[in-house]
Amino acid sequence: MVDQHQPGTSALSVLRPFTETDLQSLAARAYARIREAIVAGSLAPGQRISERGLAAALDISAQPVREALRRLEVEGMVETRPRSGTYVADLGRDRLFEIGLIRATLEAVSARLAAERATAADHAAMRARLEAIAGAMRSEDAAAVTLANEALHDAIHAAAASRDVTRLLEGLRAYDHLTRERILSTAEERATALAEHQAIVDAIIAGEPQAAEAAMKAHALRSLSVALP
Amino acid sequence: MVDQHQPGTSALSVLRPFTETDLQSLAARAYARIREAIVAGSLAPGQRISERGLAAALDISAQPVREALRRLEVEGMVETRPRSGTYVADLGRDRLFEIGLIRATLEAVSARLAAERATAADHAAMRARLEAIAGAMRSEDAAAVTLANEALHDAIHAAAASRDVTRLLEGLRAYDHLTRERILSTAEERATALAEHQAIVDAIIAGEPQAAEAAMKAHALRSLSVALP
DNA sequence: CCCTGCCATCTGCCATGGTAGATCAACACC
DNA sequence: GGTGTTGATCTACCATGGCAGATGGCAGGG
Repeated sequence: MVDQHQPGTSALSVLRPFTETDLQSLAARAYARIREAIVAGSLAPGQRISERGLAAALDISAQPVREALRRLEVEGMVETRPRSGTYVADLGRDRLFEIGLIRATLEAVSARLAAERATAADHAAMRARLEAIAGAMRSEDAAAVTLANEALHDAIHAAAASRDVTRLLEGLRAYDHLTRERILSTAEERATALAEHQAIVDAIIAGEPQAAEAAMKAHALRSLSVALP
Repeated sequence: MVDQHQPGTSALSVLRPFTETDLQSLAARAYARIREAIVAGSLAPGQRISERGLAAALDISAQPVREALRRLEVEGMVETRPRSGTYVADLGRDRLFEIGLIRATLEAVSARLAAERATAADHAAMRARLEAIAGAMRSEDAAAVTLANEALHDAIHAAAASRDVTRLLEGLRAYDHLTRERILSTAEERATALAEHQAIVDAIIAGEPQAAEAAMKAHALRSLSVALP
């Protein structure tokens, strides 16, 4: 059964769908804004931030701000001392390195599960992402390569089909932008990463969980050592 | 400079400090209560729960309940469909197995960091926990062995001194009680676990991160396969 | 100088009330 | 019989107001 309401095939496709942020809750949007500010450094580590102050700055009530801060607290980006104040957490090199370690092992689990569960469609998707990376490399566009790499990782997560692994990695994603900047900056590094990605995908498609896990872990750890020398 | 207000040395030590739950926020207590109910099965998977309903049952306002549900949501124990309802997440065998996989890798990271950072005091603490396990085993008390095992793991986490690893493991801790029941039920299993724990601690004290990580991972995975056959 | 109790101020925390969206049943219509 | 409509009801969501605890400065007594 083909979905008759597929966008792009109907005459109603002139109507753009609502953008993501339009129908998100205020709390979710506040979370995103505050997180961006922390990652960008606008809110410095150790700085004291208050619910009411953020609420006034965002021109909303204090309650959704409070929810956003609670979520940021669970993800380790802010700390709250009861009845006292909320402070943005430290994001020093050691902390980022630890998070990188965690991320590496979670990515490895993702690759392992993908090798166990990937369908033919998943295989095709991953191969397409690899092609996209190679194409982006030929165009010498470092940013495009980074985007393509993230797309490949997303495809692997989709193949792993594990809500929990995806959820935890999503919680660590905020920290990525702090480390992924200097990575893939050289052509040599990009070539190495492509080879590693190739090996990972090969292991997944071959259905070898152990190999996929090991390959992904080695890749993530090596990337980490490049990003945070 | 010695702190003159150290409890136990002053005449005021007759006053017991407040218990933990007395000064916890309503949201934190609501979180604990709801989580318990879910783990115990009182709130069945798929069941629809509402903020106001829970608030009425706990005899508090809806707002702290809402915060508790948000936290449970990021931990994957409930799911919220916007403007519609909140539902208890599924906790089937596959889900628990995946979480066990994640837990194993995080514990392995913890052991790795412990091997890199443990101080002499940490070594002493871990040795003491091992002794406690052996003592509990001689008394043939399975519950005591389980408690002692958890104490050892806590000591390893303390030696790892990683706020993020500890934080993530804490988020997974709610699921442990669903799997740790049938584990360690036989004497043979307890003996195997003790030997594995011994190997882990040895590697940590020897300062061998790779070995510690591998030993912990093998231990956690084998325990998982026993708990969820 | 050091310490202690006091007080103004700020902060997180919670209760209350109200609103828009989702859901579903009943119903009218073709 | 399927289709669209309506309306009642439930839900998550948010704004407002107020409160207890934490904080830091200050005055007064050692």
